[in-house]
Amino acid sequence: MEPTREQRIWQVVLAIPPGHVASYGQVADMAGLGRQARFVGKALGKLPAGHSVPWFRVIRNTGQIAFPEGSEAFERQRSLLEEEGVEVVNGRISMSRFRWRP
DNA sequence: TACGTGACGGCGA
DNA sequence: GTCGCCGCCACGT
Repeated sequence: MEPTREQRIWQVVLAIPPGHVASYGQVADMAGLGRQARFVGKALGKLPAGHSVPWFRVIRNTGQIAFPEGSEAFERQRSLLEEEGVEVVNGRISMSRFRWRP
């Protein structure tokens, strides 16, 4: 049974170490999807309940959280990141400091 | 089958 | 470092 694209995406996200973040494009590339960064977002939206995938470590290439600032999802992601020591300022993260480099 | 959409990225200014 | 425009392609309707 070959892993689906979504399964590979989740596998890559699971490999992101705590305290670091990766961009959608980075995950897409590492999952062998090329430039399909958009598909990564969709795949994360399809995560089944009870999963252990650290979806909150995936953000935009610009360092911004992909949700509208102030939304519930935004606050959830921000608090999860800060718990790991990732500094979020104005809904933004310094990519040069926290970007995951395998 | 065809069209619109989207948790996005790269590039130039 | 920022901002705007266009490209990308799988998926739902």
